[in-house]
Amino acid sequence: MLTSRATEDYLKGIYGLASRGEPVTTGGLARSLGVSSPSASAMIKRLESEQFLERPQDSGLRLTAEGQAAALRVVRRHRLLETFLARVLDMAWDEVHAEAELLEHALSERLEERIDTALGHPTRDPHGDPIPPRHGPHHEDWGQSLDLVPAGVRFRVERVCDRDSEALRYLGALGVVPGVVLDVQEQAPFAGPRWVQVGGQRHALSAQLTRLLHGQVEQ
Amino acid sequence: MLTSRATEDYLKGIYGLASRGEPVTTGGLARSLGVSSPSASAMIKRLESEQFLERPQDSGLRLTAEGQAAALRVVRRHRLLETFLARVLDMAWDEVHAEAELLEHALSERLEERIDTALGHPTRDPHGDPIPPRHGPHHEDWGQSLDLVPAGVRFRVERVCDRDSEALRYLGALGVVPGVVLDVQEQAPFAGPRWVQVGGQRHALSAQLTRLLHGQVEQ
DNA sequence: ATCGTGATTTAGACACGTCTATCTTTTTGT
DNA sequence: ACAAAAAGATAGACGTGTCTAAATCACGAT
Repeated sequence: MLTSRATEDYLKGIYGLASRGEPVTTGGLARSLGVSSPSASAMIKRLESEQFLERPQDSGLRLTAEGQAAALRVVRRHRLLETFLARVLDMAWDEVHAEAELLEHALSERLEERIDTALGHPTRDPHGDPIPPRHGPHHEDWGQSLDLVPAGVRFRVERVCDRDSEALRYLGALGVVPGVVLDVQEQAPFAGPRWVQVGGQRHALSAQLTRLLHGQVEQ
Repeated sequence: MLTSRATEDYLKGIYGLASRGEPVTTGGLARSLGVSSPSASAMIKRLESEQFLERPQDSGLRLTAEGQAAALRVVRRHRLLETFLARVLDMAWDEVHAEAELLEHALSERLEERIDTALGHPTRDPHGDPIPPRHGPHHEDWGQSLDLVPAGVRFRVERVCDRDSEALRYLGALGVVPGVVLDVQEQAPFAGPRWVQVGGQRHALSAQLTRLLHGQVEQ
């Protein structure tokens, strides 16, 4: 039950990989956390011995129920904090991720509840990521990634990956935020940019950007 | 310049002792931080080697200018957070200390500034403790302790020690908060309680409580 | 079947911060 | 002035989390 800062980071990292459908491997985890493979390997062993992680025969790594719950507690704190910082302290959506990353490990349950209440029990953070409830089930519905959507449809942006704050700033300036509906147009030849129309403006989005956008095709 | 959590706690502890006029000793510091003497001894050595602390010949320990600045940064964050939690999240004044203790180590400079601005650059936290400015000099004016004040005077409460949250809750219920003026009355015999009048009510305060109250004699 | 490549683990070291048990030094009381 | 007591420092160990370098494992291709 005593989850250190590092433990929480690893659990969150594992949850993140799994929720995006990526395989959870030692190397992948190490890369996503910015540590060496041996470090990840050692921590994985610790997490296994603490029953947070299991290794079903030959299918990589999986969080146990306890591990999943612990990871969701961290994710909940992270996303609540992002929402709080954006709404109450007027922080830009490209800044809140880094701040929440620091604060999430220092948030008491009491303060978490206060924030949740003050915000009226929000269900999405500023990037559209769903906030896990304190109790009960949680789904990470990613919808479709924009880079897999055909031309000619309308696309409702639901989530924008919060990792790359540069990209967030750019997309925000373009008005591409959760809730917005894009007209998806042609893709320029030779793996060129994807044209979209939003708010009367036409923009060319590189694949690097369209991969960050998730949502639903409308109609 | 890389101040770990423990380093910050020690610096704050040293600053706290010194500001209350208590001698800064290995044992006293260990007691005030809840660690063993050898732990404090080891950390003191580290702080000396990092130029945060010096040992003038035979006069205990003293923060260097750099150590003082680092300690004040932590104290500033702590008191800003207390103020923020009380004002924005309606936390009771007996709860904010413990929360700020956790958060103060995870507050970026950017967020510190946001909070300071959002609060309109407050100068006192909910317990009346002065908030160090980001730049420039800082004074911890403690005024007088109520347990040294004679009967028959009016006493303006300026600061209430935030360590004992039980005591804070009790004093708050009595209306004894910074800014309030007490009529100081007689002390009951044999080191008995001190009688004070506030808001038309007479209350008997034990020495344990009057020691927590600092302020100015009026008129 | 084995060779090479890439992923993973082991080995060994280090930094930080803590502890208990044991000196050593300083202060204090008589 | 000297013994007792208190305070402080050292020694040695442990836990956590990190690293690099080396060994091992797994697996596809020849």
